[in-house]
Amino acid sequence: MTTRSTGLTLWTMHKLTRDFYLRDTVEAAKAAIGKILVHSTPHGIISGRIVETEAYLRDDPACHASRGMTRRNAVMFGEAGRAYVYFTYGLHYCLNFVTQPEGIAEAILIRALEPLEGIDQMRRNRGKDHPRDLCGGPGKLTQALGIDISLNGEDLLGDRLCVLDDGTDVGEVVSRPRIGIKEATDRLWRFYSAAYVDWVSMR
DNA sequence: ACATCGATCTACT
DNA sequence: GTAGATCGATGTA
Repeated sequence: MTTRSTGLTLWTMHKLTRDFYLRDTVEAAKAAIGKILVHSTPHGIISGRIVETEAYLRDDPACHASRGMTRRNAVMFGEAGRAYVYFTYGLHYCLNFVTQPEGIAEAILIRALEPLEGIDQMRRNRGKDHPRDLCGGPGKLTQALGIDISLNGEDLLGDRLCVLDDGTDVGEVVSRPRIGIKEATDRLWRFYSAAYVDWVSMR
């Protein structure tokens, strides 16, 4: 637990513990909205508030793990609270948080952030200037934060990568079908914050 | 061995 | 709205 103060405001932040990830994946995807993703890099801290997520469950055809373990998806079968990073379309990385106990391969995809710290570094990483162009998509936010395949399997309770709760209540969380998924459109497993909708992808 | 497609993004029409 | 980028996973032969 850390305490920060700015002027007259005093508040506490705590790092999410293993229990946060060790539960129902749809619940975790919804609960992750409003939390803060932090990457500690040689260029300094880069962070953002999670405003959009999606849940991927093991029995879902859209889930990478639904047809068994491969070199790519192996991290999904492991411990909860680790980062599953995969490479897609030949040029983008996507970041997930592994949920559920070992052997149950489920995860939540992080789709959008509101940029908080290290915004100038995000601009350099992205080659874009406007804050709205930095983290409004799964491939964009990994590029902005400097997250690549070297962080696949990284512990989210560690020093390089972690998720914080600063006590912010984001209010209403909207549920919709997942983006880019043809099957199971009746499963409303995409979540985003109505209050932070300007930062969400695909608007 | 070859073809297709993907939990995406950008640039251009 | 559509094409192109470009690698790994998957499906068919």
